[in-house]
Amino acid sequence: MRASDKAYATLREDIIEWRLAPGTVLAEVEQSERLGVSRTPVREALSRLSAEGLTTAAGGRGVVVTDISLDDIDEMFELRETLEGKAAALAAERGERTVFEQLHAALLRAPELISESDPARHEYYALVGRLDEAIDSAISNSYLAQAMRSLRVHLVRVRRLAADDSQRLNAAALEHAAIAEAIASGNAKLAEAATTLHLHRSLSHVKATHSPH
Amino acid sequence: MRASDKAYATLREDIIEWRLAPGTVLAEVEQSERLGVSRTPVREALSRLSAEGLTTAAGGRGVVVTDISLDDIDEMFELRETLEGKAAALAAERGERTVFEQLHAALLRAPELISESDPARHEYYALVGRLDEAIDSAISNSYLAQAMRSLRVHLVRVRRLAADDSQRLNAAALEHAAIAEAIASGNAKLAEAATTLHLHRSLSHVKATHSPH
DNA sequence: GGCAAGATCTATGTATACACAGGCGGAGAA
DNA sequence: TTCTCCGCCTGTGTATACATAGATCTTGCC
Repeated sequence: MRASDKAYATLREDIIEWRLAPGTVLAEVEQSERLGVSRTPVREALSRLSAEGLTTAAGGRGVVVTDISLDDIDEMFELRETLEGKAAALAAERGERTVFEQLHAALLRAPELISESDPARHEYYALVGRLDEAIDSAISNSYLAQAMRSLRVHLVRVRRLAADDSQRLNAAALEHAAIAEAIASGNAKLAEAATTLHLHRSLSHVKATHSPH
Repeated sequence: MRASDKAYATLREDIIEWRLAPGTVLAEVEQSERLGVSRTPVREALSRLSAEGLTTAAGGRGVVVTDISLDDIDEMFELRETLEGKAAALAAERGERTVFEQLHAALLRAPELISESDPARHEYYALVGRLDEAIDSAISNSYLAQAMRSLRVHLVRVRRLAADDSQRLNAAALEHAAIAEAIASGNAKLAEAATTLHLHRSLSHVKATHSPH
């Protein structure tokens, strides 16, 4: 693994997991010492992070970790609804039925994954990730897929901000199952509607459980 | 101006204007000599271009200029319709009426700009650019605006591919005027419809006038 | 004669030295 | 005592030397 990849992965993880608080200044020398690599790969990592929007270049004084405000969350979900709604509709038109039927079945069994004593809910989020990937691949549109991927980075940060109570996760799993079912049935309108519903519930939950800064 | 900015701007322009053909390998040393800067700023420039999708890292063999296929154009317009349709609707709801009334009036006078003997149609494209900026600013959604900006880079490349005949430009100006008018009237549905119409016409024109590779 | 393996070469990946700019602190004068 | 100016110092911006990996070409063997 290249040193710049390692630096990028570490910093990205630290930001997403909120170990690096918004506003934190990431100086090149400081980070290069912390990560045990030289300034060059750190520079590249910081440049990639800034391109993604996780950090912002603060003219002359290094880069700082980007903040997420309540308004940002509203904006993100507004874009997310647009992109994922369209994606679900396209997936219903173009996707392979069997793939989404299997995901639907797996999502109905999701409560088993959530009730287990896995605090990070790794298996559950991996399953939801598989649904995302299946949609990405079904839509046959790399530009749309790319736009959703860029947005997801920020959404993971928001997810970490919200409470992962099992009640909400069980409900969310059912909503995801509904999306998968609608796509499997080939009904574009229904898939879009199921996505809209899920996103509105998610946003409400985030805003209800957390009162950011 | 920083050397890396200069390298980035030059390479970006060369790619967009098709002076660097798709598939061209951009070696770091070669470009650093051509641009008169060292490898470090060239690396940063290439990394930024790859993040935008104008170049692709070709494992071990430098970066190559990205190609645009007919399928790519379809995909780009599919995403564009989703994003700009939503943006037009939001602008109608949230924008300031007077701004778009002025743009509407200016766009109705666009034929004057096009008939002049300006082969690059600078003034016309600047006016359309002002409409884009007005929408970006009216929607009050930086994530959506960012997604549209990333896409526009690629769209400019496509525009250069298509024939800029004045007949199409005059029609496009009227379509843009209709969008501005709909936004000014505050009618979200109408603004979205006008955008959809314009994009379909644009896509048809691109596909009709050009038979890429 | 063809295929495979190794050496060489060329390109990127990394480290580091140097240049330079912007900010902060201290000192001097009003 | 306060304001201003100068110098230092810390940070990024750039250049370059060195490490390393992958590809290609050559040579030897089958």
